[in-house]
Amino acid sequence: MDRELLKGSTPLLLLSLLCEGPMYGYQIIETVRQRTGGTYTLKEGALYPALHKLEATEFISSYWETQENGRERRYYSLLPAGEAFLTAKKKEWNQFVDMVQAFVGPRA
Amino acid sequence: MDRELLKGSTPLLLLSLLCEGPMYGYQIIETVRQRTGGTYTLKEGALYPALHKLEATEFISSYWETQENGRERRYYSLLPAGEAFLTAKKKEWNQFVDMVQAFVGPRA
DNA sequence: TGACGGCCATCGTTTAGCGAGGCACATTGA
DNA sequence: TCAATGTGCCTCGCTAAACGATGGCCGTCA
Repeated sequence: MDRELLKGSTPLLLLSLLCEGPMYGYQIIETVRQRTGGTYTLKEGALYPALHKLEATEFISSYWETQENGRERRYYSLLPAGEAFLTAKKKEWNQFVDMVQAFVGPRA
Repeated sequence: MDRELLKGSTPLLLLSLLCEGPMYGYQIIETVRQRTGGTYTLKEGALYPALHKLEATEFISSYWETQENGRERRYYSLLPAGEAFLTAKKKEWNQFVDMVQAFVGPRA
């Protein structure tokens, strides 16, 4: 998968995932890998900065949770503002796809 | 339109357009603006470097043509290698859309 | 003659993702 | 017992695309 195409789609992906419930970083990476059958591996260097930015803009929030074995995980969850933002992003995404499709032509 | 989403889609757009026949820069910009109803204005700072790169990799070629009024235009046309590349890019594009769609969910 | 539009192009900045690396701790198994 | 592997967080320097600004040239038309 061309890395350039992916640019800008990360927030949309993250917000969409978190819309299903709180998740932690490592889990997000694994989920993406599994759901795409390994086609797309979200990189840590892309994930964490994106997550932190989303948190800084208050679209998501985070909390630490201690597992039974004593280790910690940082969970992220969608905030109401993030939900609204996701809705807008989805709309934008659809417009974008339509736009490109208009030039590329319908799917073979 | 979020500029980040656009990243990486420019070569696909250009190749698709040139697949319809040779075009010159200014014409490409106008065509995109018109077809998208003004939603998307391809910027010169994005277009020309992209065109030059495509030419450097021999996916397209260019030639100058003199108009009746004596002025010149630089036309770009798709080469066979570019056609093959376009086919691959289209496939990649479809995969990309499917991938995102899988997370975002079907269109509302 | 001067404004506008067609037409080419480059340059510095911003920004996202990448690859590599680092740190910490639990589990597993030779 | 100790090394390897896996879980889990993170940052840093680099690359590369798009942006906005700018610049130049020349025809046309008021």
